[in-house]
Amino acid sequence: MNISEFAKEAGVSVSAVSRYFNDGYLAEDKKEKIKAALERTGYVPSYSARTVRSKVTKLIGVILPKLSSESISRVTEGISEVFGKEGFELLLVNTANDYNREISSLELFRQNRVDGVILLASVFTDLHRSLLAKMRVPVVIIGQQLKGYNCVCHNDFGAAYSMTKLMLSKGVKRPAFIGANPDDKAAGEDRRKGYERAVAEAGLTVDPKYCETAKFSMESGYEKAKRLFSNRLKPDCVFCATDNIAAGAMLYLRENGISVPNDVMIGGIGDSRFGRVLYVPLSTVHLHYKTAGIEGAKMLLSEMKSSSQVHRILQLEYDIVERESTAKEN
Amino acid sequence: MNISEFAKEAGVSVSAVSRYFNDGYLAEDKKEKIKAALERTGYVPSYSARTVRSKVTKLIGVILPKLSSESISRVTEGISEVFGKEGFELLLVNTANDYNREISSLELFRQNRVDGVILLASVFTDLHRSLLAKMRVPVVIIGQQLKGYNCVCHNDFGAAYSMTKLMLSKGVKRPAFIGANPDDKAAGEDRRKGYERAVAEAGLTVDPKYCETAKFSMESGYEKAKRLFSNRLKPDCVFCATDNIAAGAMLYLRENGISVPNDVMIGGIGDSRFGRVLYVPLSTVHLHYKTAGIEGAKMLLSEMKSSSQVHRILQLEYDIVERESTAKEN
DNA sequence: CCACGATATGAAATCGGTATCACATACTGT
DNA sequence: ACAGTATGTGATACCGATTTCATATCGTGG
Repeated sequence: MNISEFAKEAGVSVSAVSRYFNDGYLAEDKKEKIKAALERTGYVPSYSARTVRSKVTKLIGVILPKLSSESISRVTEGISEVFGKEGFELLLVNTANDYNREISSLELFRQNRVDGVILLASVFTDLHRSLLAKMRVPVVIIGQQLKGYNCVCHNDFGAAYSMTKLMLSKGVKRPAFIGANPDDKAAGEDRRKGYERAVAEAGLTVDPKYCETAKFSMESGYEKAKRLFSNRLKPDCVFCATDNIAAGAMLYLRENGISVPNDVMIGGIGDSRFGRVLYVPLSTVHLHYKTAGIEGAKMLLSEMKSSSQVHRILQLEYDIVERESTAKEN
Repeated sequence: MNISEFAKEAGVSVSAVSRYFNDGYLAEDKKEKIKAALERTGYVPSYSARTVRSKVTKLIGVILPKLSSESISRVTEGISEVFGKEGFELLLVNTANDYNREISSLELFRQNRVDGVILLASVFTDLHRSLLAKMRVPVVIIGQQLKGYNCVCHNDFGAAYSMTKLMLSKGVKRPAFIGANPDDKAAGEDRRKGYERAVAEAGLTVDPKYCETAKFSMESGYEKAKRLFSNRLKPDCVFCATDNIAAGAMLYLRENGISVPNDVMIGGIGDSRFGRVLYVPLSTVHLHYKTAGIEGAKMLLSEMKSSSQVHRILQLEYDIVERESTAKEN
């Protein structure tokens, strides 16, 4: 059933039906007639037909590198909260860390399918930049910084710096680092730089032998810890770029009878929920993931309304969460 | 730019352009012309316009009670994997455990916005049933069973029964239970029944004083454990309906110097990633969440193609994962 | 040489809505 | 009483694609 059949059934004009669902510039008796016919027939207007004319999709495209990650799903929850209230739905694309899918999703979102895009990218290539430039709807980037776009990001450098400094302040002599993909500016590069700065300020040298690069998983953290501890390096502190990596590292230490924090301190970033209940409760840095989602969504919303050309970068700060994994007294 | 402007620019007819993007019943030279013009202009066809005529949205509606939950995001990952390959995108609705939003999402998906629906419901009301009956596209339910619909679910009863039995086989005398919302047939009712059956079979009685009902969170598990252990009940085993609840319970025991598994055994369900790295590694039951997502997606896909009237229920089995939290010898 | 199916083509109808427009009516304040 | 505004109305053009249909061209077997 389409609008004109329904209008006939309800005994009103097509325009009246359209107005009923939109501005509501309509007499009471017609509203009643339509409401009654609605119950009788179960008619629902077609969304795509509306979109063709009105250009409004009430859809927000969200591009995620992964679904089953605590940090990402917390961001998404924030986004969903804001847009849910505003009557928008989320069109989610999971790129599974595949750049090609990230690109093809951007292509997809150019087909007038969404009113705005939120991108949680891991790495930016030139192809990203050129596609983003072609975008016809507002875009907000969360978790990374990109010039010329609205961004919400974390102080990754500061978080890593502070956590490392905390551990160094307890008399650590041979710090080690398990980082993430260095092409990832935020979680890879910035966190590494924060670590390096703190180490340098403590008068120690950053030895590449004490640095490993892991994937974003517990398993990978386990493997990299094994490498760090399988030779004569004997680190007395491991700073991990994420809590997942830290959990994996801790598992390795536990299995090998290395005591945390007495023999080795461990610190992470992310404040995952499981950190509190780990074998040794994990010292970590709380990043405001959900807030990032909320603020990013609000940014997008305001850009969709005003389409201003001003692009701003919102950097969220962090909170150190100290638990037992760094609790050794100096 | 629309299709006719673009057709003029490319020097071909409107039909030719449409055919280029669809059946491809087109001469080579025209394909070349169009390809060239495409690069020149950056034209992309409007998806909603296409949908009005062709009725195909290439969208799957997915209704979730929560986003930041490990089990749910694993299901979603499975769904996303299958539909990604088939060129579908996911329209995600997060109901945040609010029945009203579950209902309104179903309403939303009636507006010809999706080609199929996957529902991860927690509780079914009559309103659910009547709305589902009005649905004009195929629906698959994951995690629950509902007569007359395609479902993929877990053997919740069996999982709870086996885990409880495992603990009871080690000489437990005063078992306790922290369950989930009893209105939730799968995670609430069935898991409780599994627990009760195992207890009864062991010749013990199920005492309501030893049973608590928690929310799906660590914090709630902590609180309920506190209640169980703050009086003279002295349970020597706690079976928790989810790993999150178990983690919270374990935290309480740890803070109060109660040894796991020597004083109290703990078991959970879900095989969360953090279970391995908990204070005491958690014995749990692996449920095939991702597989559920994959199989549910395949079911929906085949129903979308054939629209058969046969509805089937696929129950996935489980694997016991025994770790230290139940490692006490008899 | 002609009939015939396969391939190819563009004009126009169509999908199901919304936006515009010209016009009707009711309520103000002066 | 009357101008001016706010409210209410239905016919119709329009959005941007797909699909239908009538027709054209080609190779090929009889």
